[in-house]
Amino acid sequence: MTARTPDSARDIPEATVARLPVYLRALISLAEEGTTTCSSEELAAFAGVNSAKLRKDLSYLGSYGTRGVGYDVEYLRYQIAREIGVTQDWPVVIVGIGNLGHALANYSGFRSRGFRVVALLDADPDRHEEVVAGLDVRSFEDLESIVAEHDVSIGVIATPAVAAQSVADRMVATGITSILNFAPAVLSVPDGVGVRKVDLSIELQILAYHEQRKSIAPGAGAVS
Amino acid sequence: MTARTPDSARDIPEATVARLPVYLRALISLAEEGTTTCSSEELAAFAGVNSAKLRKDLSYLGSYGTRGVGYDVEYLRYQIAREIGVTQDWPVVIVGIGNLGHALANYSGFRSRGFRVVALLDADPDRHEEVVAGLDVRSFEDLESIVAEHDVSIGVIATPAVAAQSVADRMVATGITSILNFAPAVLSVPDGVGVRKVDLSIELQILAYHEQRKSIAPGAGAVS
DNA sequence: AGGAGTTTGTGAACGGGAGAACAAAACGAG
DNA sequence: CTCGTTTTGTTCTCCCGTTCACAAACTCCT
Ligand SMILES: NC(=O)c1ccc[n+]([C@@H]2O[C@H](COP(=O)([O-])OP(=O)(O)OC[C@H]3O[C@@H](n4cnc5c(N)ncnc54)[C@H](O)[C@@H]3O)[C@@H](O)[C@H]2O)c1
Ligand SMILES: NC(=O)c1ccc[n+]([C@@H]2O[C@H](COP(=O)([O-])OP(=O)(O)OC[C@H]3O[C@@H](n4cnc5c(N)ncnc54)[C@H](O)[C@@H]3O)[C@@H](O)[C@H]2O)c1
Repeated sequence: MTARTPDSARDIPEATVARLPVYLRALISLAEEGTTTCSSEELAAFAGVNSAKLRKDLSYLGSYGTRGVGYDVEYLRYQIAREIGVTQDWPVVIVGIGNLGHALANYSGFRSRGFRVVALLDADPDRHEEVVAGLDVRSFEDLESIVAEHDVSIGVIATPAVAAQSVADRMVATGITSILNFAPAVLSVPDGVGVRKVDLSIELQILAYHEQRKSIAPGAGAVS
Repeated sequence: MTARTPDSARDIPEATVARLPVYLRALISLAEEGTTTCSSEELAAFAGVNSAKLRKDLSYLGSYGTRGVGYDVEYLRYQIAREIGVTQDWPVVIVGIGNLGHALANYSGFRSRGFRVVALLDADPDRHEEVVAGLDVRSFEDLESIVAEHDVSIGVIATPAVAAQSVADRMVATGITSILNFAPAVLSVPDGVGVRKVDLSIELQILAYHEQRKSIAPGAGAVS
């Protein structure tokens, strides 16, 4: 029987980590509509998951519920936000201010979810005259100084696929340790650097696969 | 020993389905640079996965490789495209032509990956004067007729979260059976309708979680 | 105070996916 | 034709995640 690490530094399964933001969003919705307490059943329905899974997920954080009663919405909301690390804002830089970069820069949802866009960078000098969402579009060469100035550790890549790896390399060199990549390219980064990708076309192709099966073999199941 | 279903209709694991598009992308890259044959090792490196996993994934589709030689790039590319169902274009409608909807409409990558945007819809009448990427922005009321005319089965939701469920309901009512949802909301749809979500803020929050852990407990691992 | 009714937290069973390891198959050299 | 080399396809094992089911804990009512 190994002694458990005192308080934090518990090992939360990756699958659970991916769902915590969903629970957080559900709790914020509940709080906004005035709910002060909720059961695991209610919260699970709001988050679109099984209630047993929800309870197990929350149990990794600690015992924040009350048996026979449920969870205090505001309290649990804070605990999850703290666990994720979004009680303060994370500074973020976006590289590649094209179609997608503009949309991201203009997206107001970041701010309320724990992120603050501190700079927009693009390699194309023609872009540098633009102001998007109140921020100057700056030269990619300014990356180092911006990262240093704002202590940025999260970067977003919205450049064409061919440029993605070199942008990632440059980000890593400046000290960025988490990258969100929208370009359809596999990034190679050193250990210790986190990468997540969002690939729109892949999502559509997965839907297409199931769609095709529906027409071939009627009675095929739904998509998760 | 149960007789296997003759040819297609094999049961491909969901995890494999999600990787097939990545392999397809890698094969297209290889083909573009003139490679005609590749080993599982090479292709796996290109796709960013383990070669054993790649081979197992491909084995669900059939035996398309040659032992001692490898895979024919063009042939495998076609087989995967056929399995996914992107040998012909799928008509797609996008609902909600705001920041994100504009970016999606202007994205040229869809076309080459098996999708064709046939209509852009928005509830706001002010938007209806706009032309985006060569398409008129039309009234959401036109959904039925457009879906019927083009035989659309895939819809993309890029509206605010509050509108997402009602848009989804309307889509389902018109016969759409696959939905890609960008709004931060859990959609409830009937069985047989596929839903996938892309939530930017969730991706960033997952990165933030690991980022926070790095600073608390140095030596924590990387993100998958 | 005690019992009935709720709801959490978790142990245990189960299923699916990841990776190692190897036999089977193809090819080329001699 | 035979042997050695290469690389696939598959089997086996392990691990992670999901789900069930239930004891423990709390509230409320009498
Ligand atoms: N637009 C979408 O809806 C969409 C959807 C899915 C994926 N994507 C992917 O997102 C990425 C961006 O898409 P987009 O439509 O905005 O493309 P885009 O061409 O409109 O914009 C790309 C921007 O990146 C800049 N850029 C190029 N090389 C750079 C470099 N080395 N450093 C810094 N900036 C650089 C360009 O100047 C340009 O402004 C692409 O990889 C695309 O495949 C976009
Ligand atoms: N912009 C981003 O980068 C980004 C990032 C992550 C998530 N999102 C999400 O994507 C969605 C769209 O974001 P956005 O920035 O484009 O918002 P937006 O406000 O710019 O655009 C929303 C559009 O949807 C239209 N709309 C509203 N209700 C509608 C309805 N019932 N039917 C049809 N159209 C309707 C509006 O008229 C508007 O044009 C939001 O849910 C947002 O949270 C956006």
